[in-house]
Amino acid sequence: MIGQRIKKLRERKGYSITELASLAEVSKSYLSYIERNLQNNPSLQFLTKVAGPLDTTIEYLLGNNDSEEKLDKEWRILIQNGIEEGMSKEDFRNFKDFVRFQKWKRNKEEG
Amino acid sequence: MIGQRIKKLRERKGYSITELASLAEVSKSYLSYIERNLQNNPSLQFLTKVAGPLDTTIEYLLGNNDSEEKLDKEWRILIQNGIEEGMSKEDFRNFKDFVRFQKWKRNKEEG
DNA sequence: CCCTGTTGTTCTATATAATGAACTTCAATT
DNA sequence: AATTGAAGTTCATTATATAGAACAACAGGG
Repeated sequence: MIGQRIKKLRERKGYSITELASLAEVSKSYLSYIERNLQNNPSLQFLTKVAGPLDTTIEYLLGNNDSEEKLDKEWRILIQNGIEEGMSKEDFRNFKDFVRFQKWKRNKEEG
Repeated sequence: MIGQRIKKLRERKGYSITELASLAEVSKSYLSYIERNLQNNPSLQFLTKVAGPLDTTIEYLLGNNDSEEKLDKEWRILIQNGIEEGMSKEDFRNFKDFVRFQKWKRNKEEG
């Protein structure tokens, strides 16, 4: 979660919540909430403000930079084979959209 | 600015504001504001919701484009999104077989 | 021409992000 | 022991992000 990452970076740099809040020009109360995940939907502006003094980027704070490891082995083999057999990204996109459409339609019909 | 990027991706995929809003489960009014930069401080939740149907990531929406190894990355994002949207390996296998069949058929017709 | 359903927009209302002050501990002075 | 200040938390309030409804402009069909 994003709160832990902020807290970790903050402590690594030796800042207190109060200090970081002051440097980033956000309120320490809100920063406290975020670190403890009592609130977990910060805005872009908040994140950029905080990322600065922590010498990091929003991307890192989001922590989504390891997508390559998320795909399991079986999936990789499947995709690899698909590509070798001539499947294009466009093909796949269309199929994916179709799956989503089916799902969306189902949900809609169920209310 | 983030609004333009969302709009561009949306139009590339042929979605209307209404459609994308529905797929992403956000309000079309707010989406409209964002695209026109009448509001420009969306939350994390909003961005993740919108990134999904656009087959992209928050990082891209933010415009920090260090797109090395973009091809593989793009594939990974596609698959990742597909999985999160409930596509099963079985689904994918069927689709892959179908693509192969199409290709085979085309070759056959051309002699 | 009139529907019916889209498009995207602008209202108004509500939920909640974000703030600042008050508060509690605790450590370090004196 | 009394005091000072900094720590992080919680309260009460304000600002604003987001939603939902109503709107106008337009497209195609009957």
